[in-house]
Amino acid sequence: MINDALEAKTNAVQRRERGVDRILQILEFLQRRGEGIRIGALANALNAPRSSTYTLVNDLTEAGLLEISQEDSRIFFGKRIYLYGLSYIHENSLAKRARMEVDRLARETGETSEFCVLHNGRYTLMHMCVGNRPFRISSAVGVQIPLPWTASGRLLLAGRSRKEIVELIPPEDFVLPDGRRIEINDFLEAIEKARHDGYCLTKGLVDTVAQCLAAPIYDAVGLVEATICLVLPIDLSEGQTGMLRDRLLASSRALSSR
Amino acid sequence: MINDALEAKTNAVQRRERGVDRILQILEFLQRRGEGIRIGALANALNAPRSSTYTLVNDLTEAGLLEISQEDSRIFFGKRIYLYGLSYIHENSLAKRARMEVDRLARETGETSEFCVLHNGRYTLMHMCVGNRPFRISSAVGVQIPLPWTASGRLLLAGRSRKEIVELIPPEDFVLPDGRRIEINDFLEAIEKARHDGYCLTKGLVDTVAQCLAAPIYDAVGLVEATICLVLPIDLSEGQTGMLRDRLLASSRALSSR
DNA sequence: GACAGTTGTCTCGTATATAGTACAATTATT
DNA sequence: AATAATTGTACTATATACGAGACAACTGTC
Repeated sequence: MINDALEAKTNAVQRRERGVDRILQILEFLQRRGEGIRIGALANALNAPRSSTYTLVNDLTEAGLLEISQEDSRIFFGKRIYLYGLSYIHENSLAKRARMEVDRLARETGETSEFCVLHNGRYTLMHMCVGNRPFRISSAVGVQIPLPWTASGRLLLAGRSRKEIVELIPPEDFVLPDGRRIEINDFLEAIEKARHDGYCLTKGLVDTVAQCLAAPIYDAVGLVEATICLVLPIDLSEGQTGMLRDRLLASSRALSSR
Repeated sequence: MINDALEAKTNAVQRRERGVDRILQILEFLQRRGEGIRIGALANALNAPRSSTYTLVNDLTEAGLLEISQEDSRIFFGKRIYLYGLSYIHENSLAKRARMEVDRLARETGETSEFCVLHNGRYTLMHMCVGNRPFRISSAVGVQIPLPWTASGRLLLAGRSRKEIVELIPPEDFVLPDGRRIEINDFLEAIEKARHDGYCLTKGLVDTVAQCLAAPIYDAVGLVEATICLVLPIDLSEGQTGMLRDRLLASSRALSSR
Protein backbone atom coordinates (compact mmCIF):
# COMPACT_ATOMS: atom_id res chain seq x y z
CA MET A 1 0.00 0.00 0.00
CA ILE A 2 2.58 2.46 1.15
CA ASN A 3 4.96 1.05 -1.40
CA ASP A 4 2.41 1.48 -4.13
CA ALA A 5 1.93 5.06 -3.18
CA LEU A 6 5.64 5.72 -3.09
CA GLU A 7 6.15 4.00 -6.38
CA ALA A 8 3.30 5.90 -7.87
CA LYS A 9 4.87 9.07 -6.68
CA THR A 10 8.39 8.40 -7.88
CA ASN A 11 7.99 6.34 -11.04
CA ALA A 12 4.75 7.84 -12.21
CA VAL A 13 5.37 9.04 -15.72
CA GLN A 14 2.66 11.55 -16.17
CA ARG A 15 0.34 10.85 -19.05
CA ARG A 16 1.02 13.26 -21.85
CA GLU A 17 -1.85 15.63 -22.18
CA ARG A 18 -2.89 17.80 -25.08
CA GLY A 19 -2.30 21.49 -24.70
CA VAL A 20 -5.89 22.03 -25.70
CA ASP A 21 -7.21 20.02 -22.78
CA ARG A 22 -4.82 21.68 -20.41
CA ILE A 23 -6.05 25.08 -21.50
CA LEU A 24 -9.62 24.12 -20.82
CA GLN A 25 -8.56 22.91 -17.38
CA ILE A 26 -6.77 26.16 -16.70
CA LEU A 27 -9.72 28.33 -17.65
CA GLU A 28 -12.17 26.24 -15.69
CA PHE A 29 -9.94 26.14 -12.65
CA LEU A 30 -9.45 29.87 -12.76
CA GLN A 31 -13.17 30.50 -12.75
CA ARG A 32 -13.96 28.03 -10.00
CA ARG A 33 -11.21 29.49 -7.86
CA GLY A 34 -12.64 32.95 -8.20
CA GLU A 35 -9.37 34.80 -7.74
CA GLY A 36 -5.93 35.05 -9.29
CA ILE A 37 -3.33 32.32 -8.86
CA ARG A 38 0.37 32.15 -9.62
CA ILE A 39 1.63 29.81 -12.29
CA GLY A 40 3.47 27.49 -9.93
CA ALA A 41 0.45 27.04 -7.71
CA LEU A 42 -1.70 26.52 -10.77
CA ALA A 43 0.55 23.74 -12.02
CA ASN A 44 0.33 22.10 -8.60
CA ALA A 45 -3.41 22.43 -8.38
CA LEU A 46 -3.88 20.77 -11.75
CA ASN A 47 -0.94 18.55 -11.09
CA ALA A 48 0.44 19.48 -14.42
CA PRO A 49 4.14 19.83 -15.17
CA ARG A 50 5.48 23.28 -14.56
CA SER A 51 7.24 23.51 -17.90
CA SER A 52 4.24 23.11 -20.13
CA THR A 53 2.05 25.11 -17.79
CA TYR A 54 4.40 28.03 -18.29
CA THR A 55 4.29 27.82 -22.04
CA LEU A 56 0.52 27.50 -22.13
CA VAL A 57 -0.12 30.34 -19.74
CA ASN A 58 2.31 32.51 -21.65
CA ASP A 59 0.57 31.69 -24.90
CA LEU A 60 -2.81 32.52 -23.45
CA THR A 61 -1.47 35.71 -21.97
CA GLU A 62 0.04 36.79 -25.25
CA ALA A 63 -3.29 36.08 -26.89
CA GLY A 64 -5.02 38.24 -24.28
CA LEU A 65 -7.21 35.51 -22.81
CA LEU A 66 -5.27 35.73 -19.57
CA GLU A 67 -3.47 38.57 -17.86
CA ILE A 68 -0.69 38.36 -15.33
CA SER A 69 -0.76 40.93 -12.57
CA GLN A 70 2.48 42.87 -12.72
CA GLU A 71 2.78 43.29 -9.00
CA ASP A 72 2.27 39.76 -7.69
CA SER A 73 2.28 37.80 -10.99
CA ARG A 74 -1.04 36.18 -10.35
CA ILE A 75 -3.05 35.00 -13.34
CA PHE A 76 -6.48 36.41 -14.14
CA PHE A 77 -8.85 36.27 -17.05
CA GLY A 78 -7.98 38.88 -19.65
CA LYS A 79 -9.82 41.52 -21.60
CA ARG A 80 -10.12 39.42 -24.69
CA ILE A 81 -12.11 36.71 -22.99
CA TYR A 82 -14.49 39.34 -21.70
CA LEU A 83 -15.09 40.55 -25.22
CA TYR A 84 -15.61 36.99 -26.41
CA GLY A 85 -18.16 36.64 -23.66
CA LEU A 86 -19.97 39.70 -24.89
CA SER A 87 -20.02 38.13 -28.33
CA TYR A 88 -21.90 35.21 -26.83
CA ILE A 89 -24.64 37.39 -25.46
CA HIS A 90 -24.87 39.48 -28.62
CA GLU A 91 -24.48 36.87 -31.31
CA ASN A 92 -25.18 33.35 -30.11
CA SER A 93 -28.30 32.45 -31.96
CA LEU A 94 -30.34 31.60 -28.87
CA ALA A 95 -28.85 34.19 -26.52
CA LYS A 96 -29.32 36.97 -29.03
CA ARG A 97 -33.00 36.26 -29.51
CA ALA A 98 -33.60 35.63 -25.83
CA ARG A 99 -31.91 38.86 -24.88
CA MET A 100 -34.02 40.90 -27.25
CA GLU A 101 -37.17 39.14 -26.11
CA VAL A 102 -36.37 39.68 -22.43
CA ASP A 103 -35.76 43.37 -23.03
CA ARG A 104 -39.04 43.67 -24.91
CA LEU A 105 -40.88 41.78 -22.18
CA ALA A 106 -39.52 44.09 -19.49
CA ARG A 107 -40.34 47.16 -21.53
CA GLU A 108 -43.90 46.08 -22.24
CA THR A 109 -44.76 44.77 -18.79
CA GLY A 110 -42.56 47.06 -16.71
CA GLU A 111 -41.43 44.02 -14.72
CA THR A 112 -37.97 42.62 -14.20
CA SER A 113 -37.33 39.80 -16.63
CA GLU A 114 -34.57 37.28 -16.94
CA PHE A 115 -33.01 34.74 -19.27
CA CYS A 116 -31.62 31.70 -17.48
CA VAL A 117 -29.89 28.44 -18.28
CA LEU A 118 -28.79 25.32 -16.49
CA HIS A 119 -25.05 25.42 -15.92
CA ASN A 120 -22.98 23.21 -13.63
CA GLY A 121 -26.11 21.93 -11.94
CA ARG A 122 -27.35 25.37 -11.04
CA TYR A 123 -29.72 27.97 -12.30
CA THR A 124 -27.58 30.60 -13.98
CA LEU A 125 -28.73 34.11 -14.81
CA MET A 126 -27.50 35.06 -18.26
CA HIS A 127 -29.36 38.27 -18.96
CA MET A 128 -31.62 40.51 -16.96
CA CYS A 129 -33.61 43.62 -17.70
CA VAL A 130 -34.88 45.38 -14.60
CA GLY A 131 -38.42 46.68 -14.50
CA ASN A 132 -39.57 50.09 -13.36
CA ARG A 133 -40.96 49.18 -9.94
CA PRO A 134 -39.60 51.10 -7.02
CA PHE A 135 -38.67 47.81 -5.36
CA ARG A 136 -35.58 46.27 -6.87
CA ILE A 137 -34.36 42.72 -7.09
CA SER A 138 -30.81 42.32 -5.95
CA SER A 139 -29.71 39.92 -8.61
CA ALA A 140 -26.92 40.21 -11.12
CA VAL A 141 -25.97 38.61 -14.38
CA GLY A 142 -23.80 35.56 -13.81
CA VAL A 143 -25.19 34.54 -10.44
CA GLN A 144 -25.72 30.86 -9.98
CA ILE A 145 -28.51 29.71 -7.69
CA PRO A 146 -29.56 26.24 -6.53
CA LEU A 147 -32.25 24.85 -8.78
CA PRO A 148 -34.79 24.16 -5.98
CA TRP A 149 -34.83 27.83 -5.04
CA THR A 150 -36.22 28.98 -8.35
CA ALA A 151 -39.17 28.63 -10.67
CA SER A 152 -36.84 28.33 -13.63
CA GLY A 153 -35.06 25.49 -11.88
CA ARG A 154 -38.26 23.46 -11.93
CA LEU A 155 -38.65 23.93 -15.64
CA LEU A 156 -35.02 23.31 -16.46
CA LEU A 157 -35.35 19.89 -14.83
CA ALA A 158 -38.65 19.02 -16.46
CA GLY A 159 -38.52 15.67 -18.19
CA ARG A 160 -35.57 14.29 -16.24
CA SER A 161 -35.74 11.17 -14.14
CA ARG A 162 -35.85 11.35 -10.37
CA LYS A 163 -32.43 9.71 -10.27
CA GLU A 164 -30.87 12.27 -12.56
CA ILE A 165 -32.35 15.12 -10.57
CA VAL A 166 -31.17 13.81 -7.24
CA GLU A 167 -27.68 13.22 -8.60
CA LEU A 168 -27.48 16.66 -10.14
CA ILE A 169 -28.45 18.61 -7.05
CA PRO A 170 -26.27 18.60 -3.93
CA PRO A 171 -28.31 18.13 -0.70
CA GLU A 172 -27.47 21.57 0.66
CA ASP A 173 -29.22 23.14 -2.32
CA PHE A 174 -32.55 22.07 -0.81
CA VAL A 175 -32.11 24.49 2.06
CA LEU A 176 -33.17 28.07 1.41
CA PRO A 177 -31.04 31.04 2.53
CA ASP A 178 -33.35 31.57 5.52
CA GLY A 179 -33.01 27.95 6.64
CA ARG A 180 -36.31 26.61 5.39
CA ARG A 181 -36.00 23.18 3.81
CA ILE A 182 -37.56 22.13 0.50
CA GLU A 183 -38.82 18.54 0.53
CA ILE A 184 -37.55 16.52 -2.38
CA ASN A 185 -40.95 15.00 -3.08
CA ASP A 186 -42.65 18.37 -3.15
CA PHE A 187 -39.93 19.52 -5.47
CA LEU A 188 -40.35 16.58 -7.84
CA GLU A 189 -44.09 17.14 -7.88
CA ALA A 190 -43.58 20.81 -8.67
CA ILE A 191 -41.32 19.83 -11.55
CA GLU A 192 -43.97 17.48 -12.88
CA LYS A 193 -46.63 20.16 -12.57
CA ALA A 194 -44.41 22.74 -14.30
CA ARG A 195 -43.80 20.29 -17.11
CA HIS A 196 -47.50 19.71 -17.50
CA ASP A 197 -48.56 23.35 -17.23
CA GLY A 198 -45.80 24.64 -19.48
CA TYR A 199 -44.86 27.30 -16.95
CA CYS A 200 -44.04 27.60 -13.28
CA LEU A 201 -44.92 30.00 -10.50
CA THR A 202 -43.10 30.09 -7.17
CA LYS A 203 -43.78 32.42 -4.28
CA GLY A 204 -41.35 33.70 -1.68
CA LEU A 205 -38.50 31.26 -2.08
CA VAL A 206 -35.21 33.13 -2.40
CA ASP A 207 -36.90 36.36 -1.54
CA THR A 208 -40.00 36.30 0.65
CA VAL A 209 -41.56 39.38 -0.94
CA ALA A 210 -41.13 38.19 -4.52
CA GLN A 211 -42.75 35.63 -6.75
CA CYS A 212 -41.27 34.21 -9.92
CA LEU A 213 -43.08 33.27 -13.07
CA ALA A 214 -40.98 31.18 -15.44
CA ALA A 215 -41.58 29.71 -18.88
CA PRO A 216 -39.51 27.25 -20.88
CA ILE A 217 -37.53 27.68 -24.06
CA TYR A 218 -37.57 24.40 -25.94
CA ASP A 219 -34.76 23.32 -28.23
CA ALA A 220 -35.11 21.50 -31.54
CA VAL A 221 -35.65 18.10 -29.90
CA GLY A 222 -38.21 19.38 -27.41
CA LEU A 223 -36.04 19.66 -24.31
CA VAL A 224 -36.02 22.72 -22.08
CA GLU A 225 -32.73 24.36 -22.93
CA ALA A 226 -33.33 27.63 -21.13
CA THR A 227 -36.05 29.68 -19.48
CA ILE A 228 -37.35 33.20 -19.36
CA CYS A 229 -38.75 34.48 -16.16
CA LEU A 230 -40.51 37.43 -14.56
CA VAL A 231 -39.66 38.56 -11.05
CA LEU A 232 -42.76 40.07 -9.47
CA PRO A 233 -43.91 41.49 -6.17
CA ILE A 234 -45.86 38.89 -4.23
CA ASP A 235 -49.10 40.84 -3.85
CA LEU A 236 -50.43 40.94 -7.40
CA SER A 237 -54.04 40.13 -8.20
CA GLU A 238 -55.06 36.94 -9.96
CA GLY A 239 -55.93 38.96 -13.02
CA GLN A 240 -52.59 40.67 -13.15
CA THR A 241 -50.56 37.48 -12.86
CA GLY A 242 -52.81 35.85 -15.44
CA MET A 243 -52.12 38.59 -17.94
CA LEU A 244 -48.39 38.51 -17.23
CA ARG A 245 -48.38 34.76 -17.62
CA ASP A 246 -50.01 34.96 -21.03
CA ARG A 247 -47.54 37.59 -22.13
CA LEU A 248 -44.64 35.50 -20.84
CA LEU A 249 -45.89 32.40 -22.61
CA ALA A 250 -46.04 34.31 -25.86
CA SER A 251 -42.34 35.11 -25.48
CA SER A 252 -41.65 31.53 -24.53
CA ARG A 253 -43.27 30.28 -27.71
CA ALA A 254 -41.49 32.87 -29.83
CA LEU A 255 -38.14 31.65 -28.53
CA SER A 256 -38.79 27.93 -28.76
CA SER A 257 -37.90 25.97 -31.87
CA ARG A 258 -41.00 25.54 -34.09
CA MET B 1 5.28 32.59 -61.13
CA ILE B 2 2.21 30.69 -62.19
CA ASN B 3 4.11 27.47 -61.76
CA ASP B 4 5.16 28.45 -58.31
CA ALA B 5 1.60 29.17 -57.37
CA LEU B 6 0.42 25.89 -58.75
CA GLU B 7 3.14 23.99 -57.05
CA ALA B 8 2.44 25.81 -53.81
CA LYS B 9 -1.17 24.84 -54.14
CA THR B 10 -0.66 21.17 -54.93
CA ASN B 11 2.47 20.17 -53.06
CA ALA B 12 2.15 22.54 -50.13
CA VAL B 13 2.48 20.43 -47.04
CA GLN B 14 0.82 22.55 -44.45
CA ARG B 15 2.95 23.39 -41.48
CA ARG B 16 1.76 21.43 -38.50
CA GLU B 17 0.14 23.79 -36.07
CA ARG B 18 -0.49 23.39 -32.40
CA GLY B 19 -4.07 22.83 -31.39
CA VAL B 20 -3.66 25.63 -28.90
CA ASP B 21 -2.80 28.16 -31.59
CA ARG B 22 -5.60 26.92 -33.75
CA ILE B 23 -8.06 27.42 -30.93
CA LEU B 24 -6.97 30.97 -30.44
CA GLN B 25 -7.40 31.54 -34.16
CA ILE B 26 -10.87 30.06 -34.06
CA LEU B 27 -12.05 32.20 -31.17
CA GLU B 28 -10.58 35.36 -32.65
CA PHE B 29 -12.04 34.63 -36.05
CA LEU B 30 -15.44 33.97 -34.56
CA GLN B 31 -15.48 37.29 -32.80
CA ARG B 32 -14.25 39.31 -35.77
CA ARG B 33 -16.84 37.67 -37.97
CA GLY B 34 -19.62 38.65 -35.64
CA GLU B 35 -21.94 35.80 -36.55
CA GLY B 36 -22.02 32.03 -36.58
CA ILE B 37 -20.13 29.99 -39.14
CA ARG B 38 -20.17 26.34 -40.12
CA ILE B 39 -17.15 24.17 -39.49
CA GLY B 40 -16.27 23.65 -43.12
CA ALA B 41 -16.34 27.34 -43.88
CA LEU B 42 -14.32 28.00 -40.75
CA ALA B 43 -11.61 25.58 -41.84
CA ASN B 44 -11.49 27.32 -45.21
CA ALA B 45 -11.35 30.77 -43.73
CA LEU B 46 -8.41 29.84 -41.53
CA ASN B 47 -7.07 27.57 -44.18
CA ALA B 48 -6.76 24.86 -41.66
CA PRO B 49 -7.31 21.20 -42.45
CA ARG B 50 -10.87 20.11 -41.98
CA SER B 51 -10.01 17.05 -39.92
CA SER B 52 -8.29 18.82 -37.07
CA THR B 53 -10.73 21.70 -37.20
CA TYR B 54 -13.50 19.22 -36.51
CA THR B 55 -11.78 17.71 -33.52
CA LEU B 56 -10.93 21.09 -32.05
CA VAL B 57 -14.36 22.56 -32.51
CA ASN B 58 -15.91 19.44 -31.05
CA ASP B 59 -13.59 19.65 -28.05
CA LEU B 60 -14.45 23.28 -27.50
CA THR B 61 -18.13 22.55 -27.87
CA GLU B 62 -17.99 19.74 -25.38
CA ALA B 63 -16.21 22.07 -23.00
CA GLY B 64 -18.98 24.64 -23.48
CA LEU B 65 -16.81 27.37 -24.96
CA LEU B 66 -18.58 27.00 -28.26
CA GLU B 67 -22.10 25.97 -29.16
CA ILE B 68 -23.33 24.55 -32.41
CA SER B 69 -26.75 25.65 -33.53
CA GLN B 70 -28.92 22.58 -33.89
CA GLU B 71 -30.85 23.89 -36.84
CA ASP B 72 -28.10 25.07 -39.17
CA SER B 73 -24.99 23.75 -37.37
CA ARG B 74 -23.31 27.09 -37.24
CA ILE B 75 -20.75 27.69 -34.50
CA PHE B 76 -21.22 30.37 -31.86
CA PHE B 77 -19.58 31.29 -28.62
CA GLY B 78 -21.00 29.26 -25.74
CA LYS B 79 -22.35 29.96 -22.28
CA ARG B 80 -19.15 29.03 -20.57
CA ILE B 81 -17.10 31.67 -22.30
CA TYR B 82 -19.66 34.24 -21.28
CA LEU B 83 -19.25 33.23 -17.66
CA TYR B 84 -15.47 33.35 -18.00
CA GLY B 85 -15.89 36.86 -19.35
CA LEU B 86 -17.92 37.82 -16.32
CA SER B 87 -15.10 36.46 -14.19
CA TYR B 88 -12.79 38.93 -15.89
CA ILE B 89 -14.93 41.89 -14.96
CA HIS B 90 -15.51 40.67 -11.42
CA GLU B 91 -12.11 39.29 -10.52
CA ASN B 92 -9.32 40.58 -12.71
CA SER B 93 -7.31 42.66 -10.34
CA LEU B 94 -7.48 45.88 -12.35
CA ALA B 95 -10.97 45.39 -13.77
CA LYS B 96 -12.42 44.65 -10.37
CA ARG B 97 -11.07 47.79 -8.78
CA ALA B 98 -11.88 49.91 -11.82
CA ARG B 99 -15.43 48.65 -11.88
CA MET B 100 -16.03 49.47 -8.25
CA GLU B 101 -14.44 52.87 -8.65
CA VAL B 102 -16.50 53.69 -11.73
CA ASP B 103 -19.70 52.72 -9.92
CA ARG B 104 -18.74 54.88 -6.95
CA LEU B 105 -17.85 57.77 -9.23
CA ALA B 106 -21.20 57.60 -10.98
CA ARG B 107 -23.06 57.35 -7.69
CA GLU B 108 -21.26 60.30 -6.14
CA THR B 109 -21.34 62.60 -9.15
CA GLY B 110 -24.57 61.41 -10.73
CA GLU B 111 -22.79 61.36 -14.08
CA THR B 112 -22.23 58.50 -16.50
CA SER B 113 -18.79 57.03 -16.00
CA GLU B 114 -16.80 54.49 -17.92
CA PHE B 115 -13.80 52.22 -17.74
CA CYS B 116 -11.97 51.85 -21.04
CA VAL B 117 -8.95 50.11 -22.48
CA LEU B 118 -7.00 50.01 -25.71
CA HIS B 119 -7.87 46.86 -27.64
CA ASN B 120 -7.10 46.06 -31.27
CA GLY B 121 -6.16 49.66 -31.92
CA ARG B 122 -9.45 50.99 -30.68
CA TYR B 123 -10.96 52.50 -27.60
CA THR B 124 -12.97 49.75 -25.97
CA LEU B 125 -15.64 50.27 -23.36
CA MET B 126 -15.30 47.66 -20.63
CA HIS B 127 -17.65 48.90 -17.95
CA MET B 128 -20.16 51.68 -17.72
CA CYS B 129 -22.38 53.04 -15.01
CA VAL B 130 -25.04 55.43 -16.25
CA GLY B 131 -25.73 58.61 -14.34
CA ASN B 132 -29.11 59.99 -13.39
CA ARG B 133 -29.47 62.73 -15.98
CA PRO B 134 -32.57 62.67 -18.10
CA PHE B 135 -30.39 62.66 -21.22
CA ARG B 136 -28.85 59.29 -21.85
CA ILE B 137 -25.72 58.27 -23.68
CA SER B 138 -26.33 55.56 -26.23
CA SER B 139 -23.26 53.54 -25.52
CA ALA B 140 -22.90 49.93 -24.46
CA VAL B 141 -20.29 47.76 -22.88
CA GLY B 142 -18.08 46.18 -25.52
CA VAL B 143 -18.33 48.92 -28.12
CA GLN B 144 -15.10 49.75 -29.87
CA ILE B 145 -14.56 53.28 -31.08
CA PRO B 146 -11.73 54.88 -33.08
CA LEU B 147 -9.17 56.41 -30.76
CA PRO B 148 -9.30 59.93 -32.29
CA TRP B 149 -13.00 60.20 -31.50
CA THR B 150 -12.50 60.01 -27.76
CA ALA B 151 -10.81 61.70 -24.84
CA SER B 152 -9.70 58.34 -23.49
CA GLY B 153 -8.10 57.61 -26.85
CA ARG B 154 -5.77 60.57 -26.39
CA LEU B 155 -4.65 59.31 -23.01
CA LEU B 156 -4.28 55.71 -24.08
CA LEU B 157 -1.80 56.85 -26.72
CA ALA B 158 0.14 59.17 -24.43
CA GLY B 159 3.84 58.45 -24.50
CA ARG B 160 3.87 56.69 -27.86
CA SER B 161 5.87 57.89 -30.83
CA ARG B 162 4.21 59.58 -33.78
CA LYS B 163 5.16 56.60 -35.92
CA GLU B 164 3.53 54.10 -33.59
CA ILE B 165 0.37 56.15 -33.41
CA VAL B 166 0.04 56.57 -37.14
CA GLU B 167 0.61 52.88 -37.70
CA LEU B 168 -1.92 51.89 -35.07
CA ILE B 169 -4.78 54.01 -36.36
CA PRO B 170 -6.33 53.36 -39.76
CA PRO B 171 -6.92 56.59 -41.76
CA GLU B 172 -10.69 56.27 -41.72
CA ASP B 173 -10.66 56.52 -37.95
CA PHE B 174 -9.82 60.20 -38.26
CA VAL B 175 -13.22 60.92 -39.76
CA LEU B 176 -16.04 61.45 -37.28
CA PRO B 177 -19.49 59.89 -37.78
CA ASP B 178 -20.84 63.22 -39.04
CA GLY B 179 -18.08 63.56 -41.64
CA ARG B 180 -15.84 66.06 -39.83
CA ARG B 181 -12.17 65.22 -40.15
CA ILE B 182 -9.66 65.29 -37.31
CA GLU B 183 -6.24 66.59 -38.34
CA ILE B 184 -3.43 64.28 -37.36
CA ASN B 185 -1.28 67.10 -36.08
CA ASP B 186 -4.06 68.48 -33.90
CA PHE B 187 -4.55 64.98 -32.62
CA LEU B 188 -0.87 64.48 -31.78
CA GLU B 189 -0.83 67.83 -30.00
CA ALA B 190 -3.90 66.86 -28.01
CA ILE B 191 -2.19 63.64 -27.00
CA GLU B 192 0.86 65.56 -25.84
CA LYS B 193 -1.32 67.97 -23.90
CA ALA B 194 -3.26 65.13 -22.29
CA ARG B 195 -0.02 63.48 -21.29
CA HIS B 196 1.21 66.69 -19.74
CA ASP B 197 -2.02 67.61 -17.98
CA GLY B 198 -2.70 64.11 -16.72
CA TYR B 199 -6.25 64.22 -18.03
CA CYS B 200 -8.13 65.04 -21.21
CA LEU B 201 -11.29 66.92 -22.07
CA THR B 202 -12.97 66.67 -25.48
CA LYS B 203 -16.14 68.40 -26.56
CA GLY B 204 -18.69 67.29 -29.08
CA LEU B 205 -16.75 64.64 -30.96
CA VAL B 206 -18.78 61.44 -31.23
CA ASP B 207 -21.81 63.21 -29.87
CA THR B 208 -22.19 66.93 -30.43
CA VAL B 209 -24.10 67.52 -27.20
CA ALA B 210 -21.64 65.67 -24.97
CA GLN B 211 -18.20 66.30 -23.59
CA CYS B 212 -15.85 63.67 -22.22
CA LEU B 213 -13.47 64.00 -19.34
CA ALA B 214 -10.96 61.19 -19.17
CA ALA B 215 -8.15 60.33 -16.75
CA PRO B 216 -5.41 57.72 -17.01
CA ILE B 217 -4.83 54.56 -15.05
CA TYR B 218 -1.10 53.95 -14.91
CA ASP B 219 0.39 50.47 -14.64
CA ALA B 220 3.42 49.49 -12.58
CA VAL B 221 5.90 50.82 -15.14
CA GLY B 222 4.12 54.13 -15.57
CA LEU B 223 2.32 53.46 -18.85
CA VAL B 224 -1.34 54.27 -19.37
CA GLU B 225 -2.97 50.87 -19.31
CA ALA B 226 -6.57 52.02 -19.14
CA THR B 227 -8.69 55.10 -18.51
CA ILE B 228 -11.74 56.15 -16.59
CA CYS B 229 -13.97 58.74 -18.08
CA LEU B 230 -17.03 60.88 -17.40
CA VAL B 231 -19.57 61.56 -20.11
CA LEU B 232 -21.12 64.97 -19.50
CA PRO B 233 -23.56 67.35 -21.11
CA ILE B 234 -21.70 70.04 -23.01
CA ASP B 235 -23.17 73.03 -21.18
CA LEU B 236 -21.63 72.72 -17.72
CA SER B 237 -20.05 75.69 -15.93
CA GLU B 238 -16.30 76.00 -15.46
CA GLY B 239 -16.76 75.38 -11.77
CA GLN B 240 -18.76 72.22 -12.29
CA THR B 241 -16.28 70.68 -14.71
CA GLY B 242 -13.45 71.68 -12.39
CA MET B 243 -15.01 69.84 -9.48
CA LEU B 244 -15.78 66.80 -11.59
CA ARG B 245 -12.22 66.79 -12.89
CA ASP B 246 -10.81 66.80 -9.38
CA ARG B 247 -13.11 63.98 -8.37
CA LEU B 248 -12.17 62.01 -11.47
CA LEU B 249 -8.47 62.52 -10.86
CA ALA B 250 -8.85 61.18 -7.33
CA SER B 251 -10.27 57.97 -8.79
CA SER B 252 -7.52 57.91 -11.37
CA ARG B 253 -4.87 58.08 -8.66
CA ALA B 254 -6.61 55.44 -6.56
CA LEU B 255 -6.52 53.03 -9.48
CA SER B 256 -2.97 53.70 -10.65
CA SER B 257 -0.01 51.76 -9.37
CA ARG B 258 1.95 54.27 -7.26
C1' DG C 1 24.21 34.24 6.40
C1' DA C 2 23.05 29.69 5.38
C1' DC C 3 19.06 27.04 3.55
C1' DA C 4 14.90 25.91 1.57
C1' DG C 5 11.38 27.13 -1.68
C1' DT C 6 9.85 29.42 -5.78
C1' DT C 7 10.16 31.53 -10.33
C1' DG C 8 11.10 31.90 -15.00
C1' DT C 9 13.87 30.02 -18.94
C1' DC C 10 16.08 26.46 -21.47
C1' DT C 11 17.24 21.95 -23.73
C1' DC C 12 16.19 17.22 -25.13
C1' DG C 13 13.90 12.53 -26.37
C1' DT C 14 9.66 10.37 -27.31
C1' DA C 15 4.60 9.70 -26.95
C1' DT C 16 1.10 11.50 -29.61
C1' DA C 17 -1.76 15.06 -31.85
C1' DT C 18 -2.13 16.77 -36.28
C1' DA C 19 -2.41 16.77 -41.61
C1' DG C 20 -3.76 14.00 -44.96
C1' DT C 21 -6.72 10.96 -47.14
C1' DA C 22 -10.80 8.25 -47.73
C1' DC C 23 -15.78 7.24 -47.38
C1' DA C 24 -20.64 7.16 -46.58
C1' DA C 25 -24.44 10.21 -45.83
C1' DT C 26 -26.54 14.52 -46.68
C1' DT C 27 -27.69 18.51 -49.05
C1' DA C 28 -27.58 21.67 -53.27
C1' DT C 29 -27.57 22.31 -57.96
C1' DT C 30 -28.47 21.29 -62.65
C1' DA D 1 -32.58 11.97 -61.72
C1' DA D 2 -28.09 12.77 -62.08
C1' DT D 3 -24.20 15.47 -60.55
C1' DA D 4 -21.72 18.15 -57.60
C1' DA D 5 -20.52 19.89 -53.19
C1' DT D 6 -20.48 19.52 -48.28
C1' DT D 7 -20.74 17.19 -43.83
C1' DG D 8 -19.31 14.31 -40.27
C1' DT D 9 -16.37 10.34 -38.96
C1' DA D 10 -12.51 7.20 -39.15
C1' DC D 11 -7.85 5.74 -40.05
C1' DT D 12 -2.83 6.08 -40.34
C1' DA D 13 2.33 8.31 -40.42
C1' DT D 14 5.24 11.41 -38.85
C1' DA D 15 6.45 16.16 -37.34
C1' DT D 16 6.40 18.06 -33.02
C1' DA D 17 4.56 19.54 -28.54
C1' DC D 18 4.81 17.75 -24.13
C1' DG D 19 6.99 16.01 -19.71
C1' DA D 20 11.18 15.73 -17.44
C1' DG D 21 15.03 17.72 -15.67
C1' DA D 22 18.57 21.27 -14.96
C1' DC D 23 19.82 26.09 -13.95
C1' DA D 24 20.35 30.77 -12.35
C1' DA D 25 17.94 34.47 -10.06
C1' DC D 26 15.02 35.75 -6.48
C1' DT D 27 12.41 35.50 -2.03
C1' DG D 28 11.59 34.56 2.17
C1' DT D 29 12.73 32.06 6.93
C1' DC D 30 15.03 30.62 10.88
